Amino acid sequence: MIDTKLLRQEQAIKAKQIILTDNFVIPNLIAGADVGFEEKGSVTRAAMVVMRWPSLAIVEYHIARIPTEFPYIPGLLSFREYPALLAVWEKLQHKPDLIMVDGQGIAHPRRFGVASHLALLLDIPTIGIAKKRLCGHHEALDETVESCQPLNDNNEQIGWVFRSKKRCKPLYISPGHKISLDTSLLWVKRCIKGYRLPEPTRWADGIASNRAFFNRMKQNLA
DNA sequence: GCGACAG
DNA sequence: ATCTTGTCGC
Repeated sequence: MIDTKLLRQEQAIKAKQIILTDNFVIPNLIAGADVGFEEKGSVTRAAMVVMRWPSLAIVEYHIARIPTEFPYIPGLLSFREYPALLAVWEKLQHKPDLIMVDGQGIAHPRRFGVASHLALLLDIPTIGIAKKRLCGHHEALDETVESCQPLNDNNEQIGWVFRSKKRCKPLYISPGHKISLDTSLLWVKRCIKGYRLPEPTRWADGIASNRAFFNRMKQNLA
């Protein structure tokens, strides 16, 4: 069986290596990463899209499918998703300077969400962009677009709750590694183009889910 | 003991 | 995450 106790200790130890200062100024390439499951969860599918900044034109995208070997356990999500993420990463011909990951960065009980774990494995700056809260608390947000509140946990800020679009649930943004809280929010804002999700994550999600709209767009770019 | 709980 | 059509609201 899985030794959750040991894995949590591992997270706490690796979290000490996380750097929350900026390691870059302006990225040339920004990637979006998303993970999903198929065949009733037996197959893990990861997608990555690399976009050029500031045009946000798609440079390349890939999908990797591997057998799932770890269950979903709140707080231990990265152990379930990182193998597939490393698999897609290998397919990239252009390595990005920054990756926006679907999930939490340091907004995690032990400050080690999937975005942080991936960043440490790849040694690339990442930002965690989650659609739901895992931990932490915050003041209520107004309905206004751009409305933002710090996400705190145990007297420390671990991220931001940001309303990227009107009448939409807010995003939970937190640095993964090698980027600060402020810069994380800044780049997410810069990549919001009228939709709830920032372009990198939005495209990674769309390409992975194989939706009609995205398939048409891919053809237009081919 | 009772909730909360990324994807 | 995933299973799934139409439908209510701006």
